[in-house]
Amino acid sequence: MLPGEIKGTRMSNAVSAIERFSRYQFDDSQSVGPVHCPVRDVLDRIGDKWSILMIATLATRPQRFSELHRAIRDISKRMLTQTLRDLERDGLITRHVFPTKPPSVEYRLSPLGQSLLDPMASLVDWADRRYSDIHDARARFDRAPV
Amino acid sequence: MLPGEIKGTRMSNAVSAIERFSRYQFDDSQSVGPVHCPVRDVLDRIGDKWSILMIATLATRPQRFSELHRAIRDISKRMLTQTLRDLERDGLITRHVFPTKPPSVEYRLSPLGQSLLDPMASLVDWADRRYSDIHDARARFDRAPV
DNA sequence: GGGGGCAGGTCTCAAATAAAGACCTCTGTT
DNA sequence: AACAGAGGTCTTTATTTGAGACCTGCCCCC
Repeated sequence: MLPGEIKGTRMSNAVSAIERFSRYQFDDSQSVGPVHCPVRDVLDRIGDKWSILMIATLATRPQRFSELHRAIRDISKRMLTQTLRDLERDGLITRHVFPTKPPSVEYRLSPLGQSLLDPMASLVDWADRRYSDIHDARARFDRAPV
Repeated sequence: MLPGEIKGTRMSNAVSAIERFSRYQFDDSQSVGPVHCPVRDVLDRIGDKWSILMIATLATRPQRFSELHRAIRDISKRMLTQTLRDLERDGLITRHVFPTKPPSVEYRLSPLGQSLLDPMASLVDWADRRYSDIHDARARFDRAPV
């Protein structure tokens, strides 16, 4: 079996991005000192517990702090604030304060944030379609012999 | 502005998966009791710190425990073991023990794991291409007035 | 003019997760 | 006998997350 092949079938060529990613890793594994990989830098951020959910929620329309809190029932205010700050810092969402009484704050996706929707959608779609496979695999694993 | 529109431009239709995702969320926000969303169930797992990196590393070829440890220098053995177990449990990778002395253990992507490569690649590609935008946004945010 | 409510947070403290790195087992080798 | 290497586990410590009390204007109601 040659490198670049798995089980005798050639890998999808959309996977070249992943090969580039692995190359960052490889270069890094050859060096000393702290790890530095731009892809990880980005994915570690949006890969936290709430970011993807937040972006998905804001995809349909801009929303206010308390709307978001109602939409994502099980996030604490603390994490809601922090996730919104982090996403704003990364330029994925923007924050707009309206001088109502009391003031209201609206969050919306920036163009950069919108550019994430397509790649995110393909991942969400995968998760949705493969959920039953994964669920079954878990059940099988959990009742396997110790 | 109508629902389904952002800034007057119609959203990409690849985003329909995200709308379905949001609908899970919405249904959930109407109910009481614990949150249940299959998409979150899956994404929370592969969205941890190491899973995507592990799958990317295994995408090029099957690898052994210590090869993986060398490739991903900054993972602890504990998290390496745990991440591999979790991925195996979810059916994304398989584990093969060879009766060499001492025994060696090889991990490889299952077909289910391989099916994740395409969606993952589009995310990795996004991260790679948008890294500079995000980096700039962070710098701008960090020197903004308090 | 005192009390209550609302929006959008912050703060403190406890609980859950992750990391570092010492240790273990089983050969095989010197 | 001592050490080495593979593939882990175990213990201790640090980092993240969560729950929920509190804060700050400002308005309305009586």
